[in-house]
Amino acid sequence: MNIRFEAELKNAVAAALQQLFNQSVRPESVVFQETKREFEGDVTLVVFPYAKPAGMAPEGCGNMLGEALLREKHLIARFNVVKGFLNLVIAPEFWWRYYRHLAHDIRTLFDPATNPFLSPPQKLMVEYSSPNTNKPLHLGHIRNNLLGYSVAAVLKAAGNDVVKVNLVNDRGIHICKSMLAWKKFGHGETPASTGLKGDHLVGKYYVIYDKKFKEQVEALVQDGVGKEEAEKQAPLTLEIQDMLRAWEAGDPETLALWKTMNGWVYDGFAVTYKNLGVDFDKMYYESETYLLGKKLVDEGLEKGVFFRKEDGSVWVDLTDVGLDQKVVLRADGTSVYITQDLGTAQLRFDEFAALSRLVYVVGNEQDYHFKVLKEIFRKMGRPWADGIYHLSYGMVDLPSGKMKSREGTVVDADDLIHEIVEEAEMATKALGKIDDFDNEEARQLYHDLGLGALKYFILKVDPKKRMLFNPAESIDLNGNTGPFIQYTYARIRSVLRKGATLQLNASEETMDYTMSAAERSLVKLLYTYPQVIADAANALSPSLVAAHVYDLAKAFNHFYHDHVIVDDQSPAISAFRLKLAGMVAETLKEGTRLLGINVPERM
RNA sequence: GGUCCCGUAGCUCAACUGGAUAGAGCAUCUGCCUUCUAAGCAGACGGUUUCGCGUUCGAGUCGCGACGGGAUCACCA
Repeated sequence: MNIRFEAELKNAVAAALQQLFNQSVRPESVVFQETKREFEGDVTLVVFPYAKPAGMAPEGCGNMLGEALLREKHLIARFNVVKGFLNLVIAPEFWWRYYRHLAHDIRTLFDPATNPFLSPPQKLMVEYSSPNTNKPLHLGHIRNNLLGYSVAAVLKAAGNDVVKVNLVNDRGIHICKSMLAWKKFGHGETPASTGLKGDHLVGKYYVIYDKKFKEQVEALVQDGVGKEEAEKQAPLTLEIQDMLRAWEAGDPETLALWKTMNGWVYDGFAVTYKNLGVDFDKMYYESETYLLGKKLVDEGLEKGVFFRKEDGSVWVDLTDVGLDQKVVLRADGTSVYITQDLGTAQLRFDEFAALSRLVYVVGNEQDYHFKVLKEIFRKMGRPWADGIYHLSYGMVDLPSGKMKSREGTVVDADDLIHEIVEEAEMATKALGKIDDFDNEEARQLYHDLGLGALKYFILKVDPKKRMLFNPAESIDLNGNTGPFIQYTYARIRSVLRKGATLQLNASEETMDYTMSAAERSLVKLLYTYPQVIADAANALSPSLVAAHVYDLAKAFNHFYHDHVIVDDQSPAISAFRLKLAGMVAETLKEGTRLLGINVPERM
């Protein structure tokens, strides 16, 4: 007998439709929805689509279907019809059977092999983070990193083989700006000499470059030079171009400086990544990949996908698919951004055989770019072109609007992490529940809680949507938040510790007992978990996991409020409730793990 | 201007391929800690889903239009 009812119930509906109304529908096409809270039932069948061809009123149709399904005695206990909605009450024995199944080993709930909703496993790559090495990470990067990490975790939980990669933008004119400014105005400063985090030190010189450059332009404009011309003539413009040329020519002194300063940045990033809890299986550096792609340009020319203009530049014409003409190689033969991306995509599909999907976690400001990238590969006849997927997430706005570095409204990643952890510390100390923790334990807890709050806050929002972050109000620790879920976990662990003193054993679980509504709803939420994982993997949306984990925590607290779990007067019921609570805890832990959130034993 | 995305309670967000009386949290107000963690629970208040027309048995969801917001249209990355 199947441990899940979906397939059986769908078959039963299809059979009943055939028998009652001579309608043939495929069982897979039958869909149930969760019954609304105000009606009795577990699942609901919308009968409108079947009533019409049957030439019946929806109510009558619903009643006839209900009667027919009632014959599945072991599955359906009773039903009711409201308008065109057939609400089915799943038999209590079913929930008991499912509970026992999970109680035997809760890990099966998280095992892709036993999840019937998943599509076949694939080899996937997720690219995320992809920072520039000229300034520290900010709030926008935080959303990117948290999303990329979580999406990869969800895809893995859905049974896929996932490679996490990071493509570091470590070269180019913008990198040279920090280098040049440091060289000219840095007086040999280092992270060690200043106590500054490496990425912040380099970012400081990026800002200095910009400032000095503007001063030079302004001076020229005062002398009557036009603005555009002034920008071209500015001494820094000439110097920076020299530096880029020197870098590309392999000038030892320039390369040495580049390595040193990038090293500082990587040390800084490593700290931020560690704090965020994100990691990568493979790093790509643009300094190593920026020359790739030129071969593809040649190939495209041969195939007639690209064409060369008189000045020597190479273009692709995408007007037939509603896009424009785009440059893929400059007149001087050097690469543009998309040339590199063509190269790295090809490289990855070459390196990882059987890679069926390459997911780019990149902001929606690059929607157009990725349309072009994908379309070029289509035109070049790459069979994997459709596997290129741009996970386009919305920008993070501040109450004042978009973050603007020039206006100093950028929310720095390290600052934000520091503040939220500090806030978690204050809230925890105010409650005074962990006074016996040593320093290290306490520090770890504050970190987990602060990051739990931050991660949940960001990941609960649908990736596609832009979101608003208000630094002044910061992040709540109550209500629909990470710490709420962490709290629920810690609360369960606490009950389990108490329960352990009772020395119950599982055989005392009873079947005579009728589950309360709250208990049944917990079992049902566990039952739904595999479906949620499948949905989240399909949609590449951790927010679905976040929502479910929240529902589960909420339902547990409701249950907790009006049930006594550990009661030495009724060992059988205690055993059942402890087991159930334990399963909820494990599911909270697993779900939050997919969001990159740690749950504490105590808080 | 062309193309694309978005508009849901005062605020931040939900609502699976169109389904029932659009749900949570925050904020405001009420109750509940000498019993397993009150970062909790229960309740109240709060909506013409920006507006209009259309398709449908049924529209926050689909189509058209208006209004409002954003992104993008570089031999930048």
